[in-house]
Amino acid sequence: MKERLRTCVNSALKRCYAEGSLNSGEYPHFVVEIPAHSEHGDFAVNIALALARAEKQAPRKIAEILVAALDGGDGLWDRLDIAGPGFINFHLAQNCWYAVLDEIMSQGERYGCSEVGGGAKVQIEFVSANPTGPLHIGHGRGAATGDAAARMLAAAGYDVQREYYINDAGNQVVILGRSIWMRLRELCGVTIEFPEDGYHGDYIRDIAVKLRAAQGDAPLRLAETEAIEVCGRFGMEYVITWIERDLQAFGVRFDNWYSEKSLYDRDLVQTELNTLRDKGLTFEQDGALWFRTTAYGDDKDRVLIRSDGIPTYFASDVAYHMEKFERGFSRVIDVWGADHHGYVPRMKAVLEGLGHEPDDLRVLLIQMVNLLRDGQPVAMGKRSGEFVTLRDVIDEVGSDACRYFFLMRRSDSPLDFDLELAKQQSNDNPVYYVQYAHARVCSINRTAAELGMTVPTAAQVDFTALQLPEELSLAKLLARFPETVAGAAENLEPHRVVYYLQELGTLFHSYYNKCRIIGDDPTTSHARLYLVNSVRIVLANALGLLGVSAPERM
RNA sequence: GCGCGAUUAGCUCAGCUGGAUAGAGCGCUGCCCUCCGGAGGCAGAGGUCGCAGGUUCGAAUCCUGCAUCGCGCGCCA
Repeated sequence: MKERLRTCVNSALKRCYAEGSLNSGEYPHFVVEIPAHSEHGDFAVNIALALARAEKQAPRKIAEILVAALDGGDGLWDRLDIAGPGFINFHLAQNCWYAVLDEIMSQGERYGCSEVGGGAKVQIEFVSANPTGPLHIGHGRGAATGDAAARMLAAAGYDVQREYYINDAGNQVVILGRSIWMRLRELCGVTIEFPEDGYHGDYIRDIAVKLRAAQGDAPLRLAETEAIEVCGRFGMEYVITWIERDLQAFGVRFDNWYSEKSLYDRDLVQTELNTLRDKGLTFEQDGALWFRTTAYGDDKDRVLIRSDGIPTYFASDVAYHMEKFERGFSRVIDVWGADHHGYVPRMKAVLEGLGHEPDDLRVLLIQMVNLLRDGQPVAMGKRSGEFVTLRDVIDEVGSDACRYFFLMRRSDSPLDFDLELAKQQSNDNPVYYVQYAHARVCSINRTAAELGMTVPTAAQVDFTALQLPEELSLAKLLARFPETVAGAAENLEPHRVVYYLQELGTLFHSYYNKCRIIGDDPTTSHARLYLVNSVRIVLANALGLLGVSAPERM
């Protein structure tokens, strides 16, 4: 709709230049926007203001000339106004809004999708929690956000791959292995002193029990290093399976699980380091190999290979990110905890150093989640490693509420998550409110069916029966859905869809409360049934983008 | 100390990338059930958009400085 108006305005401007009524020849950037107040029409265009300087005329005067040059737009609008400092306001014909309803019904679950992505290959890497323990609530927010962003990118016409990066190469595998080994020995009656830097969670004991069930005390007869390796490998596989299962319960799946270790197995880390060296971007100092990231705006240089010869995590990250681009992705997205924000400049430096645009990598930072119960913070002993796990929260409030709450705020803003509110089955709980709107339409459909009515086709509907302001407002809001999705995808801001849902839910409940859908007049009933089912489709599609279900009954 | 991010209604937060009279939810006050699901709806009160400058037709939005808060600054991963 906006684009159609933009085209009309541009061709009107072209006509003015041809006729000589305007003569700067400029085609300035201008916006087509939905005004805050309905008296200002359905769309407002600020081109006259943008042109004022070049034309050296008052904006309102320019607007008059442009309006004179705008033809009927094929009946797209009823009326044009010039208002305020020189806005051109478009009052669209009602048929435009009725056409939207038809479009929604015929596109069904595809409504909201667009082609703005143009099929570009995008990769989004998220969660990527260390496979040394369960997912906690912070990972959950990253999972919900990454997954919703992926769904929105796909809907906006991108070719999306979801990837989980497994940190299975570093020292942590050894620590995990040693922790399990210790617990295993303990189980077998050996008196142990548990290492301070080990993983203290109870799940380590569980893993030791599982390992013992699978392999008996065989690992204990091995030399220490070998035993730790065996325990580490077993533990990591166990934890990854565990993580995968929790994510599945959360409705999150990955296309690819990418092993850090595989980078070393294929010698990719060394290859990339050689490339950096050949480009003269590295230097040696104090026996270590450094990347001169300061050349690209980082505040200090970074170590790639430590003086003891062991590559840093940064080194494999360099290789990993370069390999992403070699796999053909034109855009790469990382979802990180906000406490890692200091790593952004060095990764951008890597890209720039190796010939990519820094903007080819986008980092989505996820802020902290504060768990609350009745408004009081839930104690999380950070020291003891006693995080509240994602699984605990899913079990308590359900996957739907959990995901919805994680997505309610923009991701770079800290989030208060009230467990009691998330469980509540009332209008105070935003997810119930929106799901209820969907269930309510389904309920209306059931009532209609009992009366022998089915949802009509567009041809059977007399749209002119929809004259109430609420009905037109609903149609206009439904029309905004595709651009809302595209905007949310482009900016990686799933919360926009949440706000959209809230608005749509409110408008629908209000409409429902004000007038009967199924009444005495069949013409009106059919038209309203058609309208509320358009609403139902958009509610379902929007909830789907969040990974939240749209129940028919509650 | 340096860097990044924040600061909008009593509370929690949006604000479509510079537009017209700044919005929502919760809370508060007052209303609405012969009705397709009241798990709902309507109305009202509530703001110097942290402070001070600047940029321009126009600023919550962009720039500079200051204040307050959060996070990050390892040859850890």
